[in-house]
Amino acid sequence: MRMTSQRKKIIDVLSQANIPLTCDDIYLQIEDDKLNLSTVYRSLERFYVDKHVYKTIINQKQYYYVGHHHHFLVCLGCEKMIPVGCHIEGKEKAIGEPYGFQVTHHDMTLYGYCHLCQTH
Amino acid sequence: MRMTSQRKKIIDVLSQANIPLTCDDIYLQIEDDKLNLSTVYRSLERFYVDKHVYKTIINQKQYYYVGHHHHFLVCLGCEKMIPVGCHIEGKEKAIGEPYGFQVTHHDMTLYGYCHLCQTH
DNA sequence: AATTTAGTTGCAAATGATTCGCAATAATAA
DNA sequence: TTATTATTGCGAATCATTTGCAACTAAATT
Repeated sequence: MRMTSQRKKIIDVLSQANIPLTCDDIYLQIEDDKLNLSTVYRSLERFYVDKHVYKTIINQKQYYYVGHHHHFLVCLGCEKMIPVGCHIEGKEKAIGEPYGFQVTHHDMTLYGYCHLCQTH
Repeated sequence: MRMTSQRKKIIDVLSQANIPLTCDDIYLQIEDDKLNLSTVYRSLERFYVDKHVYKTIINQKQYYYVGHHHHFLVCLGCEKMIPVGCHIEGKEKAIGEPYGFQVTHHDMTLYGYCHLCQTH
């Protein structure tokens, strides 16, 4: 994989963030030159396939993040995202086993109301 | 909520199915008259809000199903979906609690390879 | 039963996220 | 330094889903 200037910037922005980001989020944070949104999509998908980043679907959109596999509490009021550990990781294989199904990964998101958005 | 002929057909198709269906799946199964796809979308969302059906996101698409809340093993080879029980339901509240976050629901999907698709 | 009225539908168009084809460009190998 | 091949920019296409609005119809009211 070629480490282009675009890819450096993309992975840099994502590494700096402490919340998961969409391709568009990252695209908007790199305004300095004429980077294309398609490039962001393609690069992140490539990083994902090569296991350099994680991906999760929230509100039907793809979010990427770095570090370790985890999930998010997503507030229905303000859309805030709070990272939480994974409670399924160890059970993945056991869940598939009765069906002869080999689980490779999973995706989960918890929705609800954050501290501030509960009062209404 | 008005029980129209369209809604009767929609809920009927979904109740008959033993796998989750997209709006388009349901739309295609009701060819007999000029039912509109928008109607299927609107009706199922309404059923969902009124808690008559469940919804889950698989491969970035909305699927609906009836019965009780559960999840699916989704084969990356043949796209088969196998229903599996929920292992998070009891823990939802506990996961949000440390953050003062009130979890209302969650969505999860397990991906991998089914019995038949493992050999390659 | 006839009329009202408010929820629902069909249609067509808009949206939003994501993907794709292809020629131009640039990283790495030779 | 040149050649090779992955990557990019651009625009257009795609796919799922949503929306505005006038026409329709189920249910409530008279």
